[in-house]
Order: sequence, then C-alpha cells, then structure tokens
Amino acid sequence: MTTAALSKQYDPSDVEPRHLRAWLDAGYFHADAASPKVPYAITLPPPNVTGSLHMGHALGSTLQDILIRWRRMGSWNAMWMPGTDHASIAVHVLLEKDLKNREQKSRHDLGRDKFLERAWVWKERSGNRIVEQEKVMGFSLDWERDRFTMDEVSNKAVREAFVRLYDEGLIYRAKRMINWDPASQTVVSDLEVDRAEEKGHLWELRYPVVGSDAVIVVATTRPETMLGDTGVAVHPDDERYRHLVGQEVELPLTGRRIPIVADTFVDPAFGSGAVKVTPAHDFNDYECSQRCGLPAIQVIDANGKMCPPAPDAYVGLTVEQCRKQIVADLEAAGFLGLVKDHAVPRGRSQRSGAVVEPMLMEQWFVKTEPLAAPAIAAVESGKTKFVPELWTKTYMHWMTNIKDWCISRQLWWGHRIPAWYCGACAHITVSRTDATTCGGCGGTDVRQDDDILDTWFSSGLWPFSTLGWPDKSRDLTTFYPNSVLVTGPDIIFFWVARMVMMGLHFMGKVPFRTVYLTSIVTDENGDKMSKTKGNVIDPLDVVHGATLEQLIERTENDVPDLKNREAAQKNIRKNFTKGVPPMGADALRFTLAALNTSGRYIRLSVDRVEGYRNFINKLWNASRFALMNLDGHDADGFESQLAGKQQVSLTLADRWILSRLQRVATEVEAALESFRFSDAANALYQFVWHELCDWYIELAKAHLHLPHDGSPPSPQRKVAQGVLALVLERTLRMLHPIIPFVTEEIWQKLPKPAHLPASLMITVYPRCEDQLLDAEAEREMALVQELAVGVRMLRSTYNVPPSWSVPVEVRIADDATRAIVDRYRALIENSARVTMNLQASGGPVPGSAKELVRDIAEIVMPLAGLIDVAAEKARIAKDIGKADKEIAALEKKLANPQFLERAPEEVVTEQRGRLAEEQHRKHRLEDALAQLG
RNA sequence: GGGCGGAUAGCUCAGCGGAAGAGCAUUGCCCUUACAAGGCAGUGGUCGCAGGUUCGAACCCUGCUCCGCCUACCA
Repeated sequence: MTTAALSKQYDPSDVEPRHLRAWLDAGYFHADAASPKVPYAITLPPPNVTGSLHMGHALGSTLQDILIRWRRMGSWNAMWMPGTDHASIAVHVLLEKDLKNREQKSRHDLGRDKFLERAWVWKERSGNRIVEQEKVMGFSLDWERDRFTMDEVSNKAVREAFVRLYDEGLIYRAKRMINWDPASQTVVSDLEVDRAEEKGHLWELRYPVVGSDAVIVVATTRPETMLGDTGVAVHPDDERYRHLVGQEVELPLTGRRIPIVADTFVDPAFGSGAVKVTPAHDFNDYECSQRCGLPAIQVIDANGKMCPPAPDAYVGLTVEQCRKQIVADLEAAGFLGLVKDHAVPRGRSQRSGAVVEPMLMEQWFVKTEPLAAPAIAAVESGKTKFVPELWTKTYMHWMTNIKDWCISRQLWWGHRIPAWYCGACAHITVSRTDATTCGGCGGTDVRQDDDILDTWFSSGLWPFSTLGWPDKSRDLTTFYPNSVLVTGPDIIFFWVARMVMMGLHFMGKVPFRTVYLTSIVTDENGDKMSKTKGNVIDPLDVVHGATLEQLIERTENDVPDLKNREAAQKNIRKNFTKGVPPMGADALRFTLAALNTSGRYIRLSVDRVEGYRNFINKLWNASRFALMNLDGHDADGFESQLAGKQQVSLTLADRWILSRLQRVATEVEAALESFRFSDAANALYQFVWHELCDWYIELAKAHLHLPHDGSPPSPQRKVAQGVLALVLERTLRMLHPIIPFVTEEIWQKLPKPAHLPASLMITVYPRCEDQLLDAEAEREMALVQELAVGVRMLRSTYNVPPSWSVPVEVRIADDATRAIVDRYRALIENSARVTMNLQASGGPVPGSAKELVRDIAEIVMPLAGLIDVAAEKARIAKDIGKADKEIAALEKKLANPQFLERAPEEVVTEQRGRLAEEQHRKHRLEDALAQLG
C-alpha cells in the first residue's frame, strides 16, 4: 500500500461523483421484490416538480437514506421509492404567469390541450433537475421504480379510487361552502389558505325592526355582504333580544325583510350581541342558516365581483369598491352606527395571495367521517406510531375534527375527474374508463367534468399506487405496508392523515408502521427558510460551494419582492462575505443528521457544516495515516486469528479500542432503532475523533513507526496494524449510511479480508461482538488516560516545553493500582512526555507542582525556579474551595436520617464513597499547599 | 379563544429524579514526520421566575413571565 494514496486534504468534488456513478452502474440501489430477505420500504415524499431540492428535502431524504442504507447493510430487503408530485396549483400559477408575461395570454386563450402540452414539456425539464440533485446528495433511491403522480399507473389508481369511493357513497357532488381563490379561479382547501390578522374596521349597522321603532344593531367587518343577508341571529338566552326572536327586520338598501333567529353560536358578549347572517359568503353563517332554516343568497360571483340579486347599483363592483359604496350609502340613509378600527382575520390563497372568498358552490367532496374513524383507531391501537410521539396529538386533533374534503379544482394540470354529465338526462356517469354513453339513459351526449382533482387526492394513494395498485403486484405484497414514513410535521394534515385514511380503506392496512417527523430547518435566526424571504441556503451551494456574487445574483430571480430581496442580499453580504466554501454532500449529510434532535427546529448555518466537514477531514487523515503504516499487513490472517481466538498478543490500547468499538456499535444501533439520528452521529464523531484519533492512533504510533536505525520492526507492529485496520474498517461501515462517499473512498483503498464484497455499501453493518468487550481494559485505560492528562495539565500550566521529557514522581498508595500503572508506564510516559518515578508515598519536594488524580494518585513535578509559588497556591486553594463545597453538600446529605432511611442502599453507599474521596483529595491538597510554604 | 412546544455555558442545543454535558466560539501553549480544516491544556452555568411534591428536582406538579408554532365561529 502506497503512502501517496491519499491527499493531505479531503476533496469531495473528486470523490463523490465517481462513487455515485459506480453505485448506480452496479445497481446497488435497486431492490428485488422477490428477494427472500425481510422487506424494509420507505416511500420518498415526492417533491414538487416545480421545485428544486431545498434544505427540508435534504434533511428528510438524508434521514431516509441513513435508514435505508443502514437496513440494507443489516441484510434487509431495503427499497426506497422515488418520485415527484405534479403540484397542480403551483404549476398553474407558474405557467400562467409565464404565459401572461411572454405572450399576454391567459390559459383560456391557449386552450386546455395546448396548455397541458406546455405543462408536460415544462415538467420533463424541471422534474429531471430535482432527480439530479437527489443523486448528488447520494440518496440511494431505487431509480428503476421512479414514479410521477400523473403517470399512467397513478392515473389508473386515481380513477379506481374515485370510482370505488363514489360507488360506496363516500364521494358526492353537492353545493357546499368552499374557499374560492378569485385570482386563480379555483377552489382551494382550508389548508391552502394562510390566515392572518390584517388591519380593518368594524362597522355597526342599524337594522330597523319591522312594525316598531326598534333598531337592532349588528356589527360586521364586511359591510358589503349585507346585500346577501338572510337573517339576524342572537343568542337564545340573551334577555335583550329574546322578545325580538321571530320578528323581522327590514334590510336596508334592498327592501327585503329577513327574520331574527336564535342560535347558540352567537357570543352575547361581543359587540351588540346580534349578528347579521350571510349564508352564501361565510362558513359560520352558512352553518347557522342550516340550523335555522335560512336561505342563502349569493351576491358575490366567481370573479370576486358583486352580482345579482344585489341591487343594480352594486352589480359589477369589486368587493372593495362595493364596501366603500355600501358604507357611504348606509351612512347617508342613517343606517350606519359606530365605526372602529379592528384587526380582521383574513384568509389569503397560499399560491396567488388573493383574499379567499367563502362561496357556496357545487363541488365534489369526500365524506371523511367513515374514513377517519379507522384512521383514528389505527393510531390509538399503535398500528401506526408517531415519532416523536408528541405529534400524535396533532394528528388526532385534526382527525377528530375532520370536515368533508372538497376534492375538485377548477384547474387543468391534474387528474381530470372521471365523471360524465349527460345532455339528455340528469344522470352522472362515473367510470374507470372514458365514458361514451350515459350510464342512466344510454345516450351518447356525454361530457366529462371539466375539473381536476386536488393534488393531495393522488398523493393520498401514493404508498400503494406507486407499487402498482389496483393490480395485485409482487411489489405491493412485498413492500406494503411501508416500514417508515419520514416527513415534515407541517404536512401531517395534508398528507399523512390522508394516506392513513386511504391506505386503510383500500388496502385494509395502515400504509406505514412508523411516521417519523423531522425537525424544520430554519436559518441561523430561527426563521423558517423561504424563497420569498430570501433566507434559503441551497443544499447544492453547500455541496459545491458558491461565491458571494453567485449568491447575490440568485436572489435576483428567486426573490421577486424588492424589499425582501434587499434584506436578503444584505443578510447574504453579512453572513457569507467569502461565499460558501465547497463542503461536499457528506459534510452536509452529517450536519443534518447531527443536528436533527428531538427539537422542532434545526438552525442551520454554514459554520455548522464547516465543523462537520472538518470531522470528515479528520477521518480522512486518520485513514491516510493508517494507509501509510499498513505496508505488509495481512488482513485475512489477522482477522481470522482474532476471530479464532488464537493467541494474539494485544496491548492494552488494542484491547481498549476493540472494546470501545463494540460499545459504539451498540450505541449506534440503539440510536438508529429509535430514530435518534443525532445520537448516532455524535457517538461516531466522539469515537473517531476523541478515542480512535486522540488516543489509539497516538499510542499505536510507538509500534507502527519503523525504527529509525533501519532495524526490523517489532512483532507488535503486525498486531497494531491489524487492530488499526480492523477498527477503521468497522468504523467506516458504521459511518457509511451517514457519509457514504468518503467512507466508500477510504474503504476501497484499505487492505481488508478478501471475502468482503466490492463495495462498502453492501457490506454487513457491524454489531456488538461480545467476545471483544473488555471491561478490564477500559478501566485500566481510563487510569492511563487520567494520569497522562494530569501530567499534561501540569506541563501546560507551567509552560514546560514540549521537547523536555520531565521527570515526575507519581505516588500511588494502593499496590495493585501501582502495579497496573507500572505495567503501562510506557503508554503514560509516551503520551505525556514524561519519565515516571513510581512510589507508594513520599515527602515534600521543594519547588514542585502537584496534581491529584481523584484519590488514587499524586503527580509531583519538580519545577524548581519554573513555578510561580503564588500562582500555584492560588490554583490549589481554588481546588480546595471546590472540594469544600462538595464535602459540605455530601455531609449534609448523609447527615439527613431520612436520606439514609429512604434512599436506595447503593445510592447511600455511593454518596459515602464520594465523601471519602473528596475528603482524601482535600487532605492531599492541603498537604500540597503546606509544602509550598 | 383553544391546543402544543420552548426558556440549561457567549451561541446552537443534548440531558428529563440520584456527582451539570456536547459542538461552535473564546483564552494560553505548540507548525510534534495523519491532519493548523490540526494538537495539548484551560475559562465559562444559583439549568426563566415563584411556590409545591420528594430523603433528594434542570428533570415531576401548580402558578407566573417571556418566545415560537399550530388551530379557531368573536361577527
């Protein structure tokens, strides 16, 4: 093995594309449904085809890839289903804007077919981009199965599901309240409406009671809707109005008479305690009208303009225009009361930004209650578990308050509703195949519904539609249910809940056993990353690096709002003065894994990634060192010797690192089993850097380095080579799911047993090998480390030059302990650059500095002339102070009879031991202080 | 209005009933032949506030104060 094999610094740009290609060519990402192995399946939440890979995707997919790679190495039949989502409304907004900008046309000018043609062309282009980005990240998705929510298989599934639900009476068409986006001209779901309080007014309107001089005052934030009022509601228990219930008021400006009704939804304490009821334009009012038998009168049309039966004077006005006019007219006629400033909760379409208008319209709905009941039961019984568990409540809350789901959208890009209307009769034909005749009268004058289905309808079927449903495919029987779903908590309602409902309904089984909710990635200030805000960090920029200019330039396209853009650019100039250095996919992956704790947010900054890039470089250099010293190493021979329990003369350090390796394997396995990704990453970080590099490699150097005089190496060199190569090889395996590229690169170069496969990806994940656990070695090594650290501390405190091998006296009263230290004297002397004189005890050494190792040992370093007596005294006094505090606390505790009585035996013993130890320490420190004079 | 979180070292966060931890930052010393993207050693915290339960509380309970998020029918 040559030393030139590894460069001094790790360069991911050279390594990553090479291994990606090799893995893809070898087909390692593909899973065979017919494999006898136990299946482990994850379906990737399909990213929107409009988008590019953002940090949220990078996080979720990194975690999924860790699980998939880990299980694959754990001999499971691991399958990770890729795909993209057609995101109908998002695409519409984009394409329509483009059409308007370039050609000043609307989609209607272009026509449905032409529009769809363009949508497909555009999808092909941008859908591939995200796939390429996923590959760059190293995600081991099963690309042979790649799917799209609007491909033929999915379309078949969608039709099947629609028809079945319709036949079962779970899909119906009816006139109900929906949210209308007047800009996009379509229904949007509750979940696609952003609600926020905006500044507005509260107007009091005075409605005269018919047949009396009385006036009933109602308050409203939307006076224009009074044209559609069909009643006034009061609380049934409200003494002020009880006598008026059943009477009528005359609705100003219209001359209509409308009844006063009683309904408990009215809050008597708010405003006047009386509410105008506009059933056609308000959700609550609609529900009230259903209870009270009030009619609905629509006065706002689909364009957001006033329409008949509103009086002619208002017809054609926009809602805003009409509002002004109505207020003026009411005031002129004396019907206006007080006007106050008021914060108005207002819904805006997430996509178009337009104020969403509640409307009464004929639409398609899914009846959700019968679907929700099993979905609730499945989570209650634990068939599906949420991790972290707290999200269960969110799911349950939504499920138990679920409303019927409006699934029709007045868009073109999506699955067209498979319903045909008859020109001759009223029958609606719902069919799996395109209908040419009416299922009612047999007529041929049939026309398909123009609308498409909500994107989430097809997404709800995704865990099984991707596997070929409704066909009973091999894939379906093997990989359904999935093992885990990994996604963000923000789409529990949108997506997770719907998949559970659909999965249970059509497959009779939950779609996944565990739902793991990731943290949400925010910027370093804790703000959610969003393109419009311009505070996104593009994962690919982190991987490949980007100059400051590139980052600034990007905001020109991505952040349309000028104010936001300027803020974003200012922020970028502040935080990325030198741009973003290239970090590599591995560094980003490790960062995301390490930061994904059970908290709800990850504050990501490039600094964090840099820290973990350094870790990768550390691993690289440790490997570089190993390769420089593994000449002549016989991996097969060593490993079979070790496994066969043949005589291998292991040093303390060898036994220790082998034992620690087993502990780490246990830790990592437990962490991954319970989705504690950060614990797994940190355990490995700690092990590699602070155990393998800081201690094992340093100690092994004594054996590995060839003698300078050219004499033959000691026999111990072979053992050190064997242990180092073995530990490194196992460590690479353990790290591989998190940082696949660098581990594969090193692994390929490492001498290793011949029976291993061609790629690290398909090796077996290490588990604890009990025969290599060695508690004694761990205890003894801890002693060696403590002594070495004690000496180093003295050296550091008194600036003893590194070149000077100081003689120290080490006093250890306990014979057995002293014997152990004597046995490993070379280790301590080497790593602390010291020569030890071991004693059971000893008297004062003038001009020396002293350090205690617990109550076990005293290190006395003669430093005549070098030490500052006052400083040394201060240092010791501080330690005595600490000991005093500890002793006081422990004495108090042990003096408490109730503690002695009620605390468990071992706790009491432990505390007694601690007290003795502290007292002993204190005495030694006092001696030391006295000796300084 | 309801619900759910969070408040622990300068920063970001682990720990969730028996000796306060990590990473980053910071301070010394060191270019020691794997790594200066490094090594060695250190500094730094009455665990938001006030009560309570307990032999014992950062951890459990109650209240309060801030800060987030979700959700909602205050017109």
